[in-house]
Amino acid sequence: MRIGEVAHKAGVNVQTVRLYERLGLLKKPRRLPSGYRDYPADTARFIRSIKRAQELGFTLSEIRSLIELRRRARSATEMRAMAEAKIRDLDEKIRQLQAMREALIRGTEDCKCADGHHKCLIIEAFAEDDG
Amino acid sequence: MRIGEVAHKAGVNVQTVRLYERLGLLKKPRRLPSGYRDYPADTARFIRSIKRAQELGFTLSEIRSLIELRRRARSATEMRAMAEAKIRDLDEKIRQLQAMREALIRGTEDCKCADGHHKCLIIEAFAEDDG
DNA sequence: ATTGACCCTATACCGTAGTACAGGGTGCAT
DNA sequence: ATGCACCCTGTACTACGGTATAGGGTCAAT
Repeated sequence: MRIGEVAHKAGVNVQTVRLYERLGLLKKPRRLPSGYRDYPADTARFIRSIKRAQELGFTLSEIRSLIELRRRARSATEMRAMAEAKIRDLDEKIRQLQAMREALIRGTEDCKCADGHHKCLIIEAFAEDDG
Repeated sequence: MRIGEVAHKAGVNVQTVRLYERLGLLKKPRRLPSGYRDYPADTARFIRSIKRAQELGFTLSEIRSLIELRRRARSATEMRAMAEAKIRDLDEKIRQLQAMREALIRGTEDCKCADGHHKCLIIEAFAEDDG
């Protein structure tokens, strides 16, 4: 399968496929006599897995680590550890966003005042107490 | 207060302060006869507020909007409306992060198997069923 | 008067994740 | 044999949020 078909099936740009190869996410495929890349059938699906992992908040470099773990057939434990670290990252981000949301809500509540009254300042609501 | 002191107190680089000025996050400060920037005392605190908002997932451009909202708010009503839009943004961000978290947890649950057993691979868990 | 810390502008560079384009080669149909 | 879609490499460009460097000026202490 040539790169155009792979890219189309994976829903990405041809350059993106070459980029992933350069970044070590995709193995270098064999080449046709013309020099064209010739991919196995499952490459498009593999790229979609990469995109999905990316949507889950993994960077390409983290995804490369996951792929290497799998390729070198290390342990499921290690992969689980990475996923669990990501979950902790997400928990912290969610926690902070919720804190921000509370701060904004407090900010708008302070804003329940007449027009032209500018004491209810949103940015200041973000400031830490020890400011 | 000169830029070095502001940067130090805010915990950022001097170039970062100048960058924020260029991006419209900080007002252009008045200048000393030497041409040096001369900041009011609260600038360091203001920059820390920016960093805090940034940690909470706002881009510099969103933060600029929040600051403008505060600075140019003609009415408290207008400020409230913009803040409420930001709260909706936050709700959506939180929702997406929670969805990621759920997906990751499903991925690790599939991994509850012995080491060396390679069917429970995070990357594969991300693949869509229609792969 | 010179050192050294600080400041100025302008420009280039870093990583991340692509996207675009130049300048060429391949392959197939008409 | 000509056109066209596709492929190749290499380079440059985008946005983001900085960081570094070049080449100068300022200022206080020695």
